[in-house]
Amino acid sequence: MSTLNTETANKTPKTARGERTRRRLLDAAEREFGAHGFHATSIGEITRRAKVALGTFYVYFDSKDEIFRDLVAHMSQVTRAWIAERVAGAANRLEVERQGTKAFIEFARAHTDLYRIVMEAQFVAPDAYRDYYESFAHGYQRNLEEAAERGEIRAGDSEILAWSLIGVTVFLGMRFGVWDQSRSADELADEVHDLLKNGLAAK
Amino acid sequence: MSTLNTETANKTPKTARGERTRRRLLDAAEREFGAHGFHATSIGEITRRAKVALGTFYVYFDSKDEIFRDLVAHMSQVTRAWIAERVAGAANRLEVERQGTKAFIEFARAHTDLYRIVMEAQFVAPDAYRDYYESFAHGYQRNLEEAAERGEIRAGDSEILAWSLIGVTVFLGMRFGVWDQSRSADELADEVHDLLKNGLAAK
Amino acid sequence: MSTLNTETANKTPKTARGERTRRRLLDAAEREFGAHGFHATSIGEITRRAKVALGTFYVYFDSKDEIFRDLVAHMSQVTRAWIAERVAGAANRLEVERQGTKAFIEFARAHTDLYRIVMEAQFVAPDAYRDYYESFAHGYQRNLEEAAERGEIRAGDSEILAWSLIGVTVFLGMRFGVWDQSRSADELADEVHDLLKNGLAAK
Amino acid sequence: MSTLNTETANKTPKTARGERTRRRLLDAAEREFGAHGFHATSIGEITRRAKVALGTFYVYFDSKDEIFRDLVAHMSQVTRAWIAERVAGAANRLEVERQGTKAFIEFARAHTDLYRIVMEAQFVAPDAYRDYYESFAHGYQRNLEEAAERGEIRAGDSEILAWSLIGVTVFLGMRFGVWDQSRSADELADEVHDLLKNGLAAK
DNA sequence: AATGAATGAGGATTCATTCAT
DNA sequence: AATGAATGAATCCTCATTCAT
Repeated sequence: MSTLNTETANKTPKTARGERTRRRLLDAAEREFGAHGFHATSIGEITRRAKVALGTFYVYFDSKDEIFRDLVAHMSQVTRAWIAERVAGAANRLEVERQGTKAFIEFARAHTDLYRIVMEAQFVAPDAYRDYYESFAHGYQRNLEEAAERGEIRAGDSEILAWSLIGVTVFLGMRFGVWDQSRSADELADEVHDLLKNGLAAK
Repeated sequence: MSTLNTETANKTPKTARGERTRRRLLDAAEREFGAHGFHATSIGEITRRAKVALGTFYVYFDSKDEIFRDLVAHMSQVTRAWIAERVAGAANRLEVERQGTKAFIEFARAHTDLYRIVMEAQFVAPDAYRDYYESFAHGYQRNLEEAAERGEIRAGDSEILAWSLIGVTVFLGMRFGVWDQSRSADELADEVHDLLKNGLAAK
Repeated sequence: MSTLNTETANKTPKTARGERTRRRLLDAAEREFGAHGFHATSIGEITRRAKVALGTFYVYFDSKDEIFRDLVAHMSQVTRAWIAERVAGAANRLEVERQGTKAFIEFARAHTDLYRIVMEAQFVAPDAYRDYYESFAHGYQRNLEEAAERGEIRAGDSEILAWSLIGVTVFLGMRFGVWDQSRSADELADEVHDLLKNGLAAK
Repeated sequence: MSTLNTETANKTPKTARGERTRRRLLDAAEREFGAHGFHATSIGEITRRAKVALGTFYVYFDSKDEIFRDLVAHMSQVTRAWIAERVAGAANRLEVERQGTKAFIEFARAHTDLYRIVMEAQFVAPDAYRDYYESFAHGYQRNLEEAAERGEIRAGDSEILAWSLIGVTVFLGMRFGVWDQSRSADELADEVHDLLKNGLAAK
């Protein structure tokens, strides 16, 4: 009967105070979701940590799902920025890979929370998860193609390669970034670099 | 908190009928968890699909968690068996990798449910998840070391390599096995084989 | 993905004990809804009065709405039965009207709760409300037509007449049955009888 | 509990702008209450439709209940005026009834919202509802008595008659004004007129 | 006069688990 | 072995209302 109003529920803060509150909720949610996971975290825990009343949550977010998605989307930017910054200035593609791997491991270590959230997105917000990795993969793929054109790497199926390399990074990030830190980021990055440089075959 | 089998709570079926019921519950759980995920699946849905009464569930399992763990453990065997079977008779390590990759992709396609369950174990039963991948990784690592000794592949940090290669396989399985099937398993396996054989560097 | 199971949630009691519990809930709901109205009644109040746990409610009903609808439907039968019983044996249509009016007033007095519930159905379950009155009206209409054929009353637009007479009864029931009881049921029935017998025109 | 206007809480607008805002709120409330009912309407929806901020509501009304009551009271005047205007000049009481019925049906059709609000008042503001109908009935009753004295209609229990006739009108308004419009207002008014003129008995 | 941020009590519903039969 | 009734803690979300600006 009245689905016309698209902007019916505008939850965007209109004042600086509101902006601050919203950010506090986002921060609290990141910590709680990161520490206990989506399902074990209640809205009450988030608002308690954010030091606002329960109802305040719903002033800024439609649902528990929504804040989670916001977090995932936000994470996408943060991860990218972190890596881009640390990869800038690499001499060639293989160097980019080395430094990118290192940066990612470091990121996983510095932001265990975010890491967990992205992983869990797979089950909480599958579409957001796919978006996250697909946009990541697209960029990766294009970079590989350009590097091949520049002659820095050999040609190959860039799509498959991109997903393979993402897999490498994510698993190393999980195993040696989040689970334990028995290996240095450099060590890991060097090994990956070797793999890409020489393959695995006996020479 | 206590996973010890106390003598009072022996839930192992004692009759063939009981055995059958237990299996039906396991099957139903696999389908439901696989389709809707752990949290979105209720015991009631499992028993309904298994066509037994609600209370019957607790005749065979202590908790929702337990059946999930059983499933993950079960999966471990199934996956291994599937791959081992398809890898047997490969001429050398690189061939093993090629065929293993292919087998894994095929497995992911044939058992989307199981695949999801393992992924979700990360959040539902983190220890079971670690066990799953670590025992996987250990075997992998040993195989790589042996292959290196046999001179089939170059030497390297086998632990890091093992996790890297698992990452490749898992991500390809997710992307091209579960999400969509735009690529043939052979195509994927060949590309991975190329990567391991030649690396990525321009020759 | 699975909307096939129509009977997915079968809430029908399967034992005598269950049957008894369900009835207790229905009774409690009738009293609470009748006394405080739909919105002012919480499920907790219903279960408290029924002396069962909160969750038990959902063993037998899908929602607060559903039990309300069940009540309305149930009421339809009860009202009919009450009136039919008291109208049986009336000599002709005008007598039926007299005794029906009387019976209805008495019903309203004896079952203030039910009366309220039907009224409120208009807002809580509009479709159930329409069903209630429409099936009532259909029967009424047919009766009028038959009476006309038998020559007991004059011909007229039976649909309009049926709704008019229902209106008379309902309003008298509200005003002199529920609000106060300053008039005897006989008095009211006689006045209605006069109206139908003679109209309102000066002779 | 206290409906007295205390000097501290005077919510009457003091400026033309204020007057306009108040009216906008009233209009919005009428529409929302009419469309979704009292309980399903939130203050936020009212203010959104009125295009004012949430807090503004409480500048003009003490509570959700209050605006509803205001609406009911307002309705009382509107309905009366509507009918009075259309009944003026009727030759005698039976003609008044005919034209009054017609006017009421037309009113119900033209103001479906208002109609619903009055009905719902029964549950939201029972006293306002009683007031509404009782003052209506009083006037009606007096008119009937005067008509009887003038010899336009036969004598009878004017109170019972008044409520009966209100019942007729309200139900016809609901059935043929609000639910559907399968009958013309004239048709309905004529049938009622016949009933009052001749009764229902076979001649 | 008007705004919109903040509150927190309140209520419906879910669901893993227990237990008597 | 199997059943299904019963439990009640847990949690999400709504919304009337208040208040500082």
